[in-house]
Amino acid sequence: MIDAAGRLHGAGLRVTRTRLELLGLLDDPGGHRSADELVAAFRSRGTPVPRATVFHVLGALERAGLVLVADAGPGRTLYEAATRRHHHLVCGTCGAVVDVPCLRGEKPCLEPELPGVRVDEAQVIFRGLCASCAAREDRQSRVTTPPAV
Amino acid sequence: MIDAAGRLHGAGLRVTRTRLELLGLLDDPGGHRSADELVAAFRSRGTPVPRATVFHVLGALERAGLVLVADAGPGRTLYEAATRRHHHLVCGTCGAVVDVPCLRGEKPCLEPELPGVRVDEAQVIFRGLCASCAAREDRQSRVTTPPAV
DNA sequence: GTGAGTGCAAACGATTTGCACGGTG
DNA sequence: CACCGTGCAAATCGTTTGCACTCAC
Repeated sequence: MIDAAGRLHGAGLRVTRTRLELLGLLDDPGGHRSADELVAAFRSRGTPVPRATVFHVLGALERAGLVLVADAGPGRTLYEAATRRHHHLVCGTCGAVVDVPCLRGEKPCLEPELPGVRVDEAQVIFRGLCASCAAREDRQSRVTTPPAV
Repeated sequence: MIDAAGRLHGAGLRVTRTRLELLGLLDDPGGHRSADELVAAFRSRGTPVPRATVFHVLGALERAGLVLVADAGPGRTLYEAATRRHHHLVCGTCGAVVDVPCLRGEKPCLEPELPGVRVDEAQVIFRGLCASCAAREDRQSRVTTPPAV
């Protein structure tokens, strides 16, 4: 992966501390962050950045195609580096958002059976249970109630 | 389809004018409506209903499983009758939201290649062009510029 | 008659906007 | 040194909440 400064430069954007750090945060494992998490991350690094600025920067980076906005439900807007094509699973128990690799390369479930429309992109939100919650629930259901219909 | 009053009754909810009309609106062709459209529709029918009440009612109907909430992006929360399982295509040109029948029955793209997780549901947002915008663009690109990369 | 449903007003959180200052190119 | 990017303050949007009134049951 090309480094953050290079990506900014390549997009014709000025290279600034705020943008570099933000891209760095989004490159980190986990990948997606909410605006809140980004604000918190900046603060805990000792370089606080006001909310509005985070949105300013995210907006600029999104317009430049360096950042993707993923909508995982109300109050769950996620921002992530535009590097990997994937989807999200939202855990109904713990609320965690897990990256889900895209099954069919770039275009999952593409080509809906609709004549005439053009599909450029598909964004999938899976609702269910993350691995740890699924395991916990599985364990419990075995000793308590049989699986419901 | 069972009528609105019956659905309310079946869900153990009281049958009121507001709920009947709201269900009626969501049953109409097109199916999905934004909160704004619902408020406008009530007003244009001569029976205005305050915003907050629309949300009250939508909340109750959603909890009862009579209404589904579909998130087609920021500022595009849609409400629809919980009758048909389908997805949505958001037209990038005119902003229209088109229902997309689910290709593989109830569960499109299910079973992501992640060990351990459990998937209950998948919601797909297609981004692209609706039929009329796609046709228009197709026509234009033929006489003006060749398709861009 | 009683509790669920409605309507109003006001709060709320996330995001956006406008403008003055400072730093990048 | 010109302009883009940042930071602050305040506005805005969609949605939620609390409470008094009313109507379905």
